[in-house]
Order: sequence, then structure tokens, then C-alpha cells
Amino acid sequence: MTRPLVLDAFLPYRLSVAANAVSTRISNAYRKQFGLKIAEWRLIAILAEAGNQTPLMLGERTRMDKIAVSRAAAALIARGLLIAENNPQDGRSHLLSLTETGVILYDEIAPLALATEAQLFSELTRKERGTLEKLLRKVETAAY
Amino acid sequence: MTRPLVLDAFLPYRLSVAANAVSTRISNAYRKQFGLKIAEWRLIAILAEAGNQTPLMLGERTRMDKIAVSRAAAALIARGLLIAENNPQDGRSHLLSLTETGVILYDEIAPLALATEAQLFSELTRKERGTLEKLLRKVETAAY
DNA sequence: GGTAAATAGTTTCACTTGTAACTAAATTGA
DNA sequence: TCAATTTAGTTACAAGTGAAACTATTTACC
Repeated sequence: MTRPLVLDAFLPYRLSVAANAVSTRISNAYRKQFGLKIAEWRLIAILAEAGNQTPLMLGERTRMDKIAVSRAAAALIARGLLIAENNPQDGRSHLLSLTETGVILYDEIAPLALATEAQLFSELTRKERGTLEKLLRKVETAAY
Repeated sequence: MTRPLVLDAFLPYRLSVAANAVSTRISNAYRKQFGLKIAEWRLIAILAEAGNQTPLMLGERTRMDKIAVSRAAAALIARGLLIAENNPQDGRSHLLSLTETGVILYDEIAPLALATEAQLFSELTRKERGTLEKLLRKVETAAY
């Protein structure tokens, strides 16, 4: 006997709704306080973590396509948060890194991001959060 | 001691990436095979489940805003999958329901939707799927 | 060494989506 | 009862997003 289709219990729907709710909250927080979009925030986070990166590397690490990376990087460069330098390994590409201002901004955002996360996932115990992360990674593996 | 911020382990990021991957797959499946967008599919699913509904009710049950409902409904009406009838309770509104063609289409999509879900969540056991659903509902509660 | 194919990144254009303004009907309350 | 406010839904316009075309460089291989 097969399960009937009920939208409310349909996992892709539940996943989409939850992700949307979280995304909207996060997005509002970053935009209001720092004028950043989520894509921009992701680049900053990776550059702060890992130093110089080419757009290609950034795309891989943030799961963003090259167009999104290109536009986010352009916006951040225009604001003086990033600089692009020649990539000695490959002339088609360049190395992006945070400027001093960019680092300062990151240092402001990082604690706020963690606090927002804590609030959004406050209904979950530490263990449940670990479980959720694990399950989401599995889903990702099957879906990509 | 506070946890450092690592994008890869940041739950809003994980959630967004997983949801995106799933959404893209589902979206491609519906579009290719039935020419439907996710928003349109949601309306069809609810109308099949629950019969006549006003746009307002549909918005509540699908977590879509009124503009999205309005556009999705217009597209489905244009394709002859939905009909709008007067709402005797409220003249500003109307009652939407599936046409015969709409029901036939739904009967085709429903098993496919369940099969796609099964495939996308194939890395999870039945129990894990239940856990994921529960956790996602909790997240939603905190985030909305 | 030089041509063909592949790759990194940007730009353009069409489509989608969201915000604000709008219309029409219902509700409120003097 | 009738003016003022609120609500349901649509429309118009602006901004965001994605696919395809484009430029510049690198790689493959004869």
C-alpha cells in the first residue's frame, strides 16, 4: 500500500518552506545591518576563513554558480570590501581577498551570524542540530 | 569558548544548499514533464486534496504570498487546469477548483512526485525521514 | 610552434520575482 | 445608512536571476 500524497507531509515541500523561512530572516538581518546579500556574505565568510581565492574556488566552496560569484564579487569590490589581484597561475582569473575594511566588517558580522543561527535553531537541542546537519548533508548528496 | 564561524558547518547555509538542490531537481522534473512550476504544482496538490479553495486559503496552505498564488492560478486557468467560480460568501474573492483535465494531470503527477521524493531522500532511512520532517517543522516554528 | 578545443570570467538579454499602487467588495461604527 | 477603513485580489513597474553569447587566456596535440 502506497502512501497518499499530502503536500503538508511532502519532504521537498517541508524542506523548501523551512529553508525559505530561515533564509528570509537571515537575509533581512544582513541587509538591514550591513547592506549585504547572502551571496556576498558567503564570499566574505570563505575569504575570511581561507584567504585568497579565485572566483572558481569561491563558487565551489559556496555552491554558487560563476555568474552569482562574479556579481557578488563586483559589488563587494565596488564597496571596497574586496580586492582583486592578478593570479600568477592563470591570466584569465584573479585572486580575491578581503581588504582591511572587509576584515573589520567580517569581525562584526561573524558573531551576529552565530547569534542569529542560535536563535533560529533554538527549538533544537545541540544533538538535534547535529542530526539535522547530518541529514541535510545526506540529502544534498542524493540530490546533486 | 564560542564556536568559530565555519560556513560549511553553518546551519542556515546547509539548509539553503540542501533545499536548493532538492528544489532544482523537483522543479526540472515538473517543468520538463508537465510544464509546471513549483508554485503551480502546489496549488494543484492542495486543490486535489481539499477541493474548492479561495486564493487566500491556498496562500495559507502553501505558504505562498497572494501575488504568487494569483499568478500561478492565472497560468493554470489559462491552461484549462483550473476554473474560478463566484464565491457566494465574498464577492471580492472566488473559488478555485481543478477541472477534469486538472484532475487527470494531478493523477499523473502524484505518483511521480512521490517517486521523486523517494529518490531524493533515498540516503535516509524511514526513521530518519521522520526525524528530518520533525526537525524542519521545529525550525519553521522558530523562524516564522 | 601553431591551430583547435577547452576553460575562467563577464556581459547581455529575456524571464521571474517582489514591492507598491490600484480596484472592488466587505466591514466598521457614528 | 453611509462614509471611512480594512481586506481580497490584480496589475504595473523595478530589481534580481539565469541562460547564452562573448572575450581572453590556457591547454591539447599534431
